[in-house]
Amino acid sequence: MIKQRITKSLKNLISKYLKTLKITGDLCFCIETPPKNINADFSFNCAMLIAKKINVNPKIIATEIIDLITKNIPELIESASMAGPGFINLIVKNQIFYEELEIILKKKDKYGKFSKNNKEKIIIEFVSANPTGPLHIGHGRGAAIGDSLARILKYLGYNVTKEYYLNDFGNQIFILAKSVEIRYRQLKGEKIELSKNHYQGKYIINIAKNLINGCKDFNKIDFKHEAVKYILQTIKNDLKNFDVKFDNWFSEKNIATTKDKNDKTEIDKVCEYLLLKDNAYKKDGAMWLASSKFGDEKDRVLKRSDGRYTYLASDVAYHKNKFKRGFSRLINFWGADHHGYIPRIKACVQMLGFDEKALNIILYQLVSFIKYNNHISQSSTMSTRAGEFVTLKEVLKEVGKDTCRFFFLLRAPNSQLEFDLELAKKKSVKNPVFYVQYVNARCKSIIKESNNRNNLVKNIKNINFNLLNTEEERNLIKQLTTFYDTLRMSEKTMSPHYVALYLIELADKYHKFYEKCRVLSNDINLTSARLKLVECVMIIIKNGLNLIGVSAPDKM
RNA sequence: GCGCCCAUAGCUUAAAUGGAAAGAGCAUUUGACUACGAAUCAAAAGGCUGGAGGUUCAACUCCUCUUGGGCGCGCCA
Repeated sequence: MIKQRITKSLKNLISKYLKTLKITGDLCFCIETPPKNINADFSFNCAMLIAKKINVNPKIIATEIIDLITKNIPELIESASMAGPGFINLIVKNQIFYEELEIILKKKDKYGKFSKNNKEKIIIEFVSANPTGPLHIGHGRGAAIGDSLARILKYLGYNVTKEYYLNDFGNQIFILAKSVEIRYRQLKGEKIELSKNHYQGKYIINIAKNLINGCKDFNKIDFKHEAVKYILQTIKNDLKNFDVKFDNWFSEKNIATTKDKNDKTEIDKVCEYLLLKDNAYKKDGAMWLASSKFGDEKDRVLKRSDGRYTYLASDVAYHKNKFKRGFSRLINFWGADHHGYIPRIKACVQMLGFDEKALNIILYQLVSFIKYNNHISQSSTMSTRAGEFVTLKEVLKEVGKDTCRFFFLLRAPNSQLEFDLELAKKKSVKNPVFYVQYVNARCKSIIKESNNRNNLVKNIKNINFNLLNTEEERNLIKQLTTFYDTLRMSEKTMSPHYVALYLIELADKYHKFYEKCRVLSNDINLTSARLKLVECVMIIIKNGLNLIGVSAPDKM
């Protein structure tokens, strides 16, 4: 947390400086990491901002600030210099980095964990795939991103609940049940065909076979119940193999059918509330949500003229239920095909009396896959109804959980991605995830070897980190100390891909260190300092991998 | 037709409230294992950030237009 420390000192310094210039008001500046080709630890642009305010040459301001820095905080800053149009570049004292290593060693797997008790209750809803078919790789992407963000926010001290909203009610379940029933009757020898609207996937036949093997009397079979039960089980298995665990499974059927003592469901009640507040009205025999009042392009039906509620009605009740359970921040991961749905659900949140900002909807772009027909590749989108998709299960079987999760996390949610299964299989040989995991394996090897050598270093009491003064060591240490900043970055942007990218960079710094700086040598003091550094690397690598749900094996 | 998202090296892509010379990996070429694991390292090559304007001291980033892709526009979910 070096960045925080330096920012604090600089803000003090600058605010005093602003007073001497008689500038009032807050100057919003923050320190940044300079581009890689610049030789500096941090840089900041406040000289340019001040210069603009009082209309003087930024270079004059920069010179004065540099003077202040060198005079006032020499214990933090080794040197400060001006560059380009008025940037101030800082090189931090090595001692500050060494102190951070001590903290890593002390806090171990709690390094970077936010220590203060943060009471904000967050609910993250993700995957929520309809129980009408197996999970495909698109769901896998949502699962990897959502689960990883949940882990990161938890680490940063939030009270996080992971939830799967199960659409086990409504029209699609009816169609699913019908599809299974037709397959069942086909297997029994009846001449009957599926229509286009029915689910075409082979798994439907499996469900039907299962029912026949169960030897139930046809008239006693509840096809809805059996189909959902079977599919839900496969979904749960897939998620388990993907290391995704939900705290709660929230059933739509439950919210739609459970009645209170006045014979009303939560949906009934929320619709009544909306009517009362004039945010819903009746027209053409249906009930409408006045979502256009809050920015939606038109009003939407809540209750059809035949008396059945729409999916939207369930969703309003569901979101109200989330607030009712005490969550102050709602994070929803949705596939990008749902983007049109955002205005109406944001409208609902406001109608229910909450700040629209309390609901964060993160869209991830859909995954398409490359289809190989007679060696001609062709991009195709997934459709559960048509039975065209690549399942998460088969990808997991081919490339494994670690590679699969890492693959999804290398990209920002908003980037479109084409999944080439053939390539994924090949990539398993040379893959960034192994590059990162290899760091841990190498570290472990060194520790093991040092134990074999009578470990003289164990007798050294005072570790002298000053001996770690090569370029490779400094780069490695610096990278270790930005772990916390990376987590904050992920929090701010709600995107865990920064952690994956950070780990690759850390691995890069480590492998370079490994080549240049031999850890075990005759110099006992140097050896012990480097062994401690290796220990720090293992702590951070394991921490980081754990936050994105990837394992850190000792041997590969 | 209207709306949302995307376009960066041959491929997959990164880039912090606008900041310095746009970073990686794969593939290609060339070097390095008798010392802690070569799943590694060192080096070469590869870019008018789809195109055209504009705002700014400064644009991959913001605005307008345009081209090409993805998605959405139901009393479906």
